[in-house]
Amino acid sequence: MTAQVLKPRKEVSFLLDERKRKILAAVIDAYIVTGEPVGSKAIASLPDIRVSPATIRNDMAVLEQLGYLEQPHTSAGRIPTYSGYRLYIDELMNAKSLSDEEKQMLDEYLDVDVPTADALIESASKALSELTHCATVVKNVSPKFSVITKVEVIPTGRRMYVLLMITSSGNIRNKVCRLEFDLTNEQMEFFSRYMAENLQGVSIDELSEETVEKLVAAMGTYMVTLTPLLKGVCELAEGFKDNEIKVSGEKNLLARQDINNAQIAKFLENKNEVVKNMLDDSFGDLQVLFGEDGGFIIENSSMIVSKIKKGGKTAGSLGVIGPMRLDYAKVIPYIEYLTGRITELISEDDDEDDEDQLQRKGES
Amino acid sequence: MTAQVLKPRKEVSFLLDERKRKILAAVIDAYIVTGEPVGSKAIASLPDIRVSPATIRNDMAVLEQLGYLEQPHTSAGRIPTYSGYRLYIDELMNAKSLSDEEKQMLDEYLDVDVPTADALIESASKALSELTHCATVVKNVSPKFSVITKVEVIPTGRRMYVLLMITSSGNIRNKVCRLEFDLTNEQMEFFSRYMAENLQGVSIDELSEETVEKLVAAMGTYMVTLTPLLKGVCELAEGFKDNEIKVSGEKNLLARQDINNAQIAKFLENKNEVVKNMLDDSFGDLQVLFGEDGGFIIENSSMIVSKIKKGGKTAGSLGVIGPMRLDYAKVIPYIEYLTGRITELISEDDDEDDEDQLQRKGES
DNA sequence: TGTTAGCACTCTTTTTCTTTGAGTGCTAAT
DNA sequence: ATTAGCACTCAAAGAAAAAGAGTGCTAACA
Repeated sequence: MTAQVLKPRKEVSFLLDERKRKILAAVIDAYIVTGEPVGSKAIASLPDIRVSPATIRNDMAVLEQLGYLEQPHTSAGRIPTYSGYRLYIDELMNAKSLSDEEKQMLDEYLDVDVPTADALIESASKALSELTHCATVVKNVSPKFSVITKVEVIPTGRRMYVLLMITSSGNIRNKVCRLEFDLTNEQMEFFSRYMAENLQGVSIDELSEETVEKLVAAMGTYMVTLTPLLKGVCELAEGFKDNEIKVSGEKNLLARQDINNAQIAKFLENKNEVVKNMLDDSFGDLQVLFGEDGGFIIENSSMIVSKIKKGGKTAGSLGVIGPMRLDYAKVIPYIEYLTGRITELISEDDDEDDEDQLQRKGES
Repeated sequence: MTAQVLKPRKEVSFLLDERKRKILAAVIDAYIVTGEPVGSKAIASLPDIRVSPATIRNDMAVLEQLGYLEQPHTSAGRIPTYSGYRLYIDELMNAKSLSDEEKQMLDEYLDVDVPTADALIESASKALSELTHCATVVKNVSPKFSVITKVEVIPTGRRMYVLLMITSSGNIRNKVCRLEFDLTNEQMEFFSRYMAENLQGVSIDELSEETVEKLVAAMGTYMVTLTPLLKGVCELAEGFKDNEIKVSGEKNLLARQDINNAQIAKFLENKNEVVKNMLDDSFGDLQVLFGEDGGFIIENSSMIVSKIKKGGKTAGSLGVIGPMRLDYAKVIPYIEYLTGRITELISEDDDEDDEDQLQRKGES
C-alpha cells in the first residue's frame, strides 16, 4: 500500500490516547523543521505539553513499538517512520486552511486568460514549484478524452508539408513531412476532405494503427502518394498520447542534501514510466506516496498528487515531489486549492459554452 | 580571456623545452584520468620519460612558477591550473583523429532524414551527450536568419483560432488565440491575404513591434477585430527568437561529485542568459571556456563549443559542458567532426535545391 | 495507577594526539 | 645538466579520550 487519502481512518486511533497522538504530532512537526532526531526534552518544553520528559519517553517507547517512530541509534531521539508520516498526514497534522491573502496569491498565479486546460495546469505547476520549493508533477489526460477537431496539411516548400492536428481540448501539434513528390492541388484537397470526413470527431485514444490502415486501404488511387502523410497523422496522435506527464522544477530537489542526487538523476531518466505507474491507480482525489515504499524511486522523498476533474471524469493530476520532511500542513492545502480551482475553471468554461449555445439557438 | 582556439599559440612555447612540455602533458593526462594530484614518481615511471624523479621535480617547480601547475599543499603532487589546461588543449594534447569506425558511429547518430537543421543538431546533441557523458549545449541561430514563409489562421472552436507560423528554415510554431468575437469568412480571408502580402519573406529578426504596429495601422476597418491576431503573430516571432539555446543531459553533470550540485542548479536556472553571453562573442570556430574564469558559472567545469556554418555565416553552435578534467583529446574531435558534418549536410541541401531549381527552369 | 525525579548506561560526536606516508626542496656528488 | 640522498612538510588515517544528548529503568510520589 503506497497511497493515502486525507479522510481519517479510525482503525488504529483507539490504541492511541490523545496525549500520545499529540506527542507523535509534535515529534513529526519538530522533525520536519529541524531534520534532526527529536528527544523527549524538546517535546516537554513545548507550551501545550504539560507532562515531564520521563512520561514522554514512556509514550515514545510505545509509539516506537507501534511502528510510528524509530531511533537511529540507542541514544538518539526519535524520527518518524513511513507509518508515522501516514498517520500524521491522515489524522494528526492540522492542515492550515488558507487565508484570503493566500487564496488571492494562488489565484494570481493561475493564468486565467489562457485558452487551454494545459496552460492552466502549467501555470499552477509553476506556482507550486515556486511556493513549495519542490519539483512538480503534472499529468494531463485530457488529450486522451479529446477528439480530433481538425487535420490540416500545409505546403511549406518543395516536397515539404506541415501536418497540423488540433483537438477538442485546444491542443495543437504539428509535424513536418518530407515527401518524395510534390502534391497536386487536387491531391491536397482530397486529403483535407478525407481527413475531415474520417477523422473529425474521432477520439485520440481510438486512433490506432489499425484505424489508419483501414483509411489507407480505402483511399483508392491516392494511396501511394498520401500514405506518408497518414503515417504522419498517426505519429501526431501518438504524440498527444505520449506527452502526458511532465516533471519540472527538479532543481528544487537537487539543492537539498537529504535527497540522494544519483537517485534523482535515475528518477529523471525514467520519470515518465515511474510517475505513470504511480498515478494510474484509481485512488482517492488526493494521494500521498512515499519514496522507495512501493516502487517509487527516490528514497526519502514523497509525492503528493491531487486530481483535476471535468464532468465527473479525471482530467489530470497536479502535485509535487519533495523531501519526506515536507511541510505537509502547508503544501497539501495549496495543492487542494489549486486543483479545486482548476476543476472549477474548467467546468465554468463548459457552462459558458452551453449558455452561449442556447443563446445562439434562440437567435437563429 | 576565457576563450581558446585550437590553433597553436607560439608566444610562450620558447620558455618550455620539449621535456617540460612532455612532463606538463603527462601530468595533465594523468590528472584527467585519476583526478588526484600527480607526483614526480608517477611521471618518471612512464615509458617515454627517461629522466629521474628529481629532474622531473625541478621541471615541475618551473612549470608551477610559470603558472601551469599548482600544489594543493606542500607535500602533494601537482594539478593543472586553468592556464595549464589552456596550453594543454592548444598545443600539448595529441587529439586523436577519429577512426573510420568512430566516424561511422557518429554518422549513425545523425538523423540525416530529418527535414530541419534543428532536428539535425538535436540528434548530434544527443550523440554527444551519450558518448561523452556530459551535458550538451546547443545554440540555434537559424531562426534569426530565416524568413517567414507562411502565416495561417485556422478556426478551431467558437472564438478560438490557431495561428501558425512557418519559417524558411522549416520551423513551425503555433499559438492559440481566443478572440472576443467570431471572425467572418471575409475577415479571415483578408487576414490571410494581408499576412501573405506583408509578412511573407520578412526576416524573423526584423519583425519588431514597430513593424507590426505599422501593419495594424494600415489595416483600416479590420483593425479592431484583427489586432489580437497580429499581437499573436508578434508573440510567435518572439518565440522563434527566444528559444535559441538548449541545455540538455544535465543529469550527466549531477552524477559527478567533483562538481557542486548547488552550482549546477544555479546554472540551470539562468542557463539561457549565461550561455548566450558566452557564445555571443565572435571567437574562433571552436572555443573552450573554463568555469568561474570570466563569468561562467559552474566551478571546476569547462564548456567546449564549436560553430555550425551555413553559407559562410554562423548558423548555430554545438558543444558540451563537462568537468574540468575532461578527456579533451577525445571529446574535441567528436565535436569538431559533428559540427563539420552538420555544416556539410546543411549546405548539401542548398546545393540540391539549387540544382533542382535550375532543372525546373529548364523544364518550363 | 499514572506520573515523575534520579541515575546509570549507551552510543554518537567532537576533540586531541599520534602515526603514517606520499611528495617535495635542497645539497652534494656524478 | 642530472641525479641520489635526506630532511622536512603536511594531509590523511587511526587511536584514545572527553563530551553530551538521550534513553531505560527504578523507586518515589500523588
